[in-house]
Amino acid sequence: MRSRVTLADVAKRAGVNVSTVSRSLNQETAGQVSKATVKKIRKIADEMQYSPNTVARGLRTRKSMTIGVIVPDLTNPIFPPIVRGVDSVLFSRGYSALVVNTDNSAEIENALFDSLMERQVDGLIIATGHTERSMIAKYHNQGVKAVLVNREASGVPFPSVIGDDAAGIAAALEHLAALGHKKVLHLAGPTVLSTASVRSIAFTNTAKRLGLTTKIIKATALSVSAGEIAMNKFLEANPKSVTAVLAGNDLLALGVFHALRKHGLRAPQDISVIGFNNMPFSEDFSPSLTTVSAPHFEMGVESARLLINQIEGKVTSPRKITLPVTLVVRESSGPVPKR
Amino acid sequence: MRSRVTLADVAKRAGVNVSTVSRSLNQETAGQVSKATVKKIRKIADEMQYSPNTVARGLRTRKSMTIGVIVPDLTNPIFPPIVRGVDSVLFSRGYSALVVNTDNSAEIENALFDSLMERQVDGLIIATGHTERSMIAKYHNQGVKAVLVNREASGVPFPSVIGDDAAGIAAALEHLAALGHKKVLHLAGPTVLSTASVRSIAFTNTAKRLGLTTKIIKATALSVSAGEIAMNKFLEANPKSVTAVLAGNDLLALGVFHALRKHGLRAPQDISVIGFNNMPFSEDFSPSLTTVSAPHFEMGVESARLLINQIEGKVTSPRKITLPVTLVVRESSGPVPKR
DNA sequence: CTGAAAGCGCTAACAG
DNA sequence: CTGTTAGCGCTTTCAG
Repeated sequence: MRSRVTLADVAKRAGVNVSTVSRSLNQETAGQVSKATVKKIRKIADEMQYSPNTVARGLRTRKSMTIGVIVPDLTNPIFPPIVRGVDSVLFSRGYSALVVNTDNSAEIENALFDSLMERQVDGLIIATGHTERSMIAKYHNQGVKAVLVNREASGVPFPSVIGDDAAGIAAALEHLAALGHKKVLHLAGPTVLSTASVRSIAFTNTAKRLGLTTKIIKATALSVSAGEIAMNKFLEANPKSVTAVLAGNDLLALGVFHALRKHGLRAPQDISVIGFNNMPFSEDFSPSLTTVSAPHFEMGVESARLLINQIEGKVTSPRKITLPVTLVVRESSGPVPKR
Repeated sequence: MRSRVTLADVAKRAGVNVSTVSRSLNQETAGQVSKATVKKIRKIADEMQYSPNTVARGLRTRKSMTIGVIVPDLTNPIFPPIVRGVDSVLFSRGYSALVVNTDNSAEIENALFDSLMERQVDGLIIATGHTERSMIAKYHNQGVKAVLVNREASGVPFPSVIGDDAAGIAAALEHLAALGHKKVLHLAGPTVLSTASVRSIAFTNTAKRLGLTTKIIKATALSVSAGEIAMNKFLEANPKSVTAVLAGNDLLALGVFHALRKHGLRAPQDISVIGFNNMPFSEDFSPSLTTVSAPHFEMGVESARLLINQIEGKVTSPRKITLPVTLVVRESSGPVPKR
């Protein structure tokens, strides 16, 4: 803890009361002080290298200027862009972010929530799809301001920012249909994750509309290894029963690649593969991955804006922001194989 | 800001003084209170859902229990593991991390440093190689506790945690030499970055020891695009003058892949490529990348330990921790092409 | 326009 | 073992 020089030090040197220094240094209250003294005090404060103590100010104003950002796992590559988007607006408004990882554990999430509250965060940005109703209720009961990002939030008392998953899934399936695919597998994430269930439902609806024959399998997590395990099992049980697979996200799609390789199959020659998120480096995979690009940075930006508006009592913001997604066609999807 | 129920509330309800409540609730001071009252007070505090206000405590104790973590860019995939390593030990010791991104700008780093100081962080973990001497001096002059991670720190007044870059480079070059390569290119990062210059020096030394003919070119940043640009330029000027390239990190190696593709060359058939870091998904690139694996999570762990020891005045920790690295051989490196 | 005083919630002497 | 007192550094009435 630094804070070598305090308001009192500056006040003494300037021969005025601390309150005058406080008023002079704060933008909003500087008008209450004569221009001359403001100028003089600012000069002295500069010379003394005064820098305010945010902690002390927060105690008094009941605003920590700190936001809690709850993510499942920062090493999942979709979260760094979200966090940076959040950060970019927070920083410009004078806030800082306390980023915590839940590893999809409700227990950990609870502990982290308590820790963030003890630190008096002014609000929460919640990027954990796993969050259960009960936890959301807990947040709300404590009067916390929060915004949900990258998770569906119907019937929940917080605004949310999401990508248009349904449109993304539709675009992916239409792309496959246009390539001649009739039998498509959906490798879904665990349904406790809201994005997984939204995408799964969209898959079923769109496939029906397009007249596709479908199979759905579930991975136990949104990870490469879970995707690989699920796809291996599928390939052993149902070889060659589909010509394309739409994965719930890019990590699962990568797991599919691994499973295909293990079974001597190639994408797209044997099976087309499509992911979701357009995570960093998905263009460098082997083959490069066709996927649905979601605007993660912008999602972070919008969620932070929503939260700050809420905190600072600005005009009522929208309850839900849906950002457009786009299909990025690369090597992993191709025409249905001729047999 | 929550903090619905305060120490005073609990004290009133328990019919004791706030200080007794404070002592009872704090592990270290609970011994000063009779077991009976401790038990009673804890029960009441529980019932009232008391939760301490870290901000108020920090003001009094001059410890914010908050650490600033300064990284260049969280979307560079080596940093999330470091941050999670840091976080894992911080959290278990009751600290939280304020993570900030400098985007390699000294100006931004300065502003962020001030912001962190105003927030009264108890210490800093600095992962920005770019940090200039002057900034380090500034940190030190302000009496800040800090640890440097993933950057060389000779002649600097802070402990540091690094990977054994020299050994990694040596292992990579020995691997290439064993495959028959005689002419090797080093695609270095900008020398203002300490890791880049360390690796560059190690490259020169080891190559000399192994009797290799070398060329060195520099990328303007440790990024895919900078690597691609530099490698394109090299290939246009000196086609087929080397049979292998050792990149300063995996992102540069990826840039090399792009440049090779553009010039109709393949790795490893035409040129072998080796990266550094073993960043996530480097095994899924096309081809999978031979690279030096650095223990980023552990580096985060060790740096956090060092910092906390420093803060809590524990036994004098080592000034420098060097963690071992290992060469991971994958598809991108192979025998020297026969012509 | 400026000063005095109070107090945010907590811990740490100092007494008893 | 417990209560009293005094602030940490800051903002905000309330006077004047």
